[in-house]
Amino acid sequence: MTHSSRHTRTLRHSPLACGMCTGHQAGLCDMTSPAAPHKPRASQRTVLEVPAGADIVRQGEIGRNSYTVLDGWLFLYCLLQDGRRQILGFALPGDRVNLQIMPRPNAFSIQALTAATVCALPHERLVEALQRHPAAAVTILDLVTCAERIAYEHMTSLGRRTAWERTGHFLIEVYCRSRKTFPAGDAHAITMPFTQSHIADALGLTAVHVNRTLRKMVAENLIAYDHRTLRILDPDRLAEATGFDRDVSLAGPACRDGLDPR
Amino acid sequence: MTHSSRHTRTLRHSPLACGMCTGHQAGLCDMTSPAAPHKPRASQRTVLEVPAGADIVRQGEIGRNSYTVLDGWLFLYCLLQDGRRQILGFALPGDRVNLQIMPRPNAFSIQALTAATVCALPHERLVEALQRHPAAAVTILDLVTCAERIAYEHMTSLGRRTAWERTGHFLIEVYCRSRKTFPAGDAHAITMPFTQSHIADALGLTAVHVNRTLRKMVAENLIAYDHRTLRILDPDRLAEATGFDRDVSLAGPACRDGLDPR
DNA sequence: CGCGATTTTGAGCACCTTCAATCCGTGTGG
DNA sequence: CCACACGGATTGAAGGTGCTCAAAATCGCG
Repeated sequence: MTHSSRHTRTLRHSPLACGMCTGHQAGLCDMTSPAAPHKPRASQRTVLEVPAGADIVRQGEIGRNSYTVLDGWLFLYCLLQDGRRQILGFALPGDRVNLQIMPRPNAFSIQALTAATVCALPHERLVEALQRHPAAAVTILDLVTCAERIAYEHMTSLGRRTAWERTGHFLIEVYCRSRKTFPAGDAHAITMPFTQSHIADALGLTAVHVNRTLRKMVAENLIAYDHRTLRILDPDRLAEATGFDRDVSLAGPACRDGLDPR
Repeated sequence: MTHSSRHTRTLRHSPLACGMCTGHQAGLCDMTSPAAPHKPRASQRTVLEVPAGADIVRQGEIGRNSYTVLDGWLFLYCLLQDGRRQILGFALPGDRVNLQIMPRPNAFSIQALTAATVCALPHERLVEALQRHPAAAVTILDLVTCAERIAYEHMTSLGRRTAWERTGHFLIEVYCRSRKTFPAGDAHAITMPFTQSHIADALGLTAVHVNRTLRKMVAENLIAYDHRTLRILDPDRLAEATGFDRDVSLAGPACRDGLDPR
């Protein structure tokens, strides 16, 4: 099921200093602008093209890179001995995953949900950047801190929300983040890259029950969901009923494109 | 139930440079040594003495400080509109919480589980330290990154482990972290600061069911649990059965005391 | 001793799971 | 073009894990 082929290539571009956006750290960035895939402008990049279903990072192995998503969707997941899977989060173009400093055994795997293009940054390079450009530290720390906040929000869903609430909460989050990164397309619909099994593993449910819940929400005229096309019919009511807090779940880092993907 | 009185005092000590342990960033620290409460040695500190049950940080308010625990236990939690509570994690002496850069509305509250002493560090000071001492950035990023790993592990528990597994997993984690920070005392027992309601809110269960599960584990001769005194009788079997991974759940930052609490 | 908080135990119920069958859309080979 | 296979979605029926409600026992503490 998980074919792990990987295509790697290394590109050279014009030599360029680290493009930290030193003027933006204090939250001055326009957060409404979509974090579209960056134009490559680094001195040397390792770009990976990953087919859907392939693992980029594997649980248990020693991680040595962080990755910037240039195109496609990724998801982070944790596997138990007996195959139970928990999806921990997902990443879209512009997002960074596995921002680590020390090489450690990975606590989770990262898989391409769709065909994806990512850009690898070895930990040493990150450390170097941190040492040389103090402003970068602020940007990166904010990045990780936001990831932590979202993880906490997901914990709250898993521990204390009903299946219905969890599902609605998840849909709004996916919907908003997707529309933010892909502003083109149908004004009020997105195509979900997730199967219902993915949703189930993200929400701590079974695929069967996710399906029933989805159907229920359709029957309640809260959403339209057909062939993985999602439309949120009553965003306000849904957000209210699921306890969705835009300030927590959508608070991207203040300056997402402040760090050159390199 | 939550009395929120707070005692604050500001202390002056000998003026001192920031005591980052610049020699230790690369994981050279002896992680087996307990992270005992630090001796105060900073130029100016805001120390708070917090009674048990008081909130140090309140969800929704704008956070402006991070805190180092000097004494006692804290826990982070998130409250839903209708009062449902999810406990997101806990902190012991030596731990740092709310390591943020930007002032944002807090996504969670922090409460003193026992009477506690903490040391506040305003975000601006943290930013300053980052700018002035690049080595600190590495230390701090590692700190946050480890917190994220633990959050992910908890997500996996909440989403994909049974009540029995979750409970065992939690007990081992508390047990190990407690013994690491308080090496004195009975060789093989700890006193839990948590009520069974706390445990329930951490594990996404009800207190009633936590009780039944605890009793079951006692009946199975895996643990002894009486009057909040916990003894783990068969650590290997328990760790195996609950999927506890010491490398993930106990991987403290490489250099926890690398940062002066200030 | 008496009160409130916590723990413990029982009985019944519900949300979600498991197992299973069917349907549908897409791609593949004859 | 059709047959077939395959992954995913959908629906039904039955069962179990964990919840709710409730009461009693125990602990901590003034």
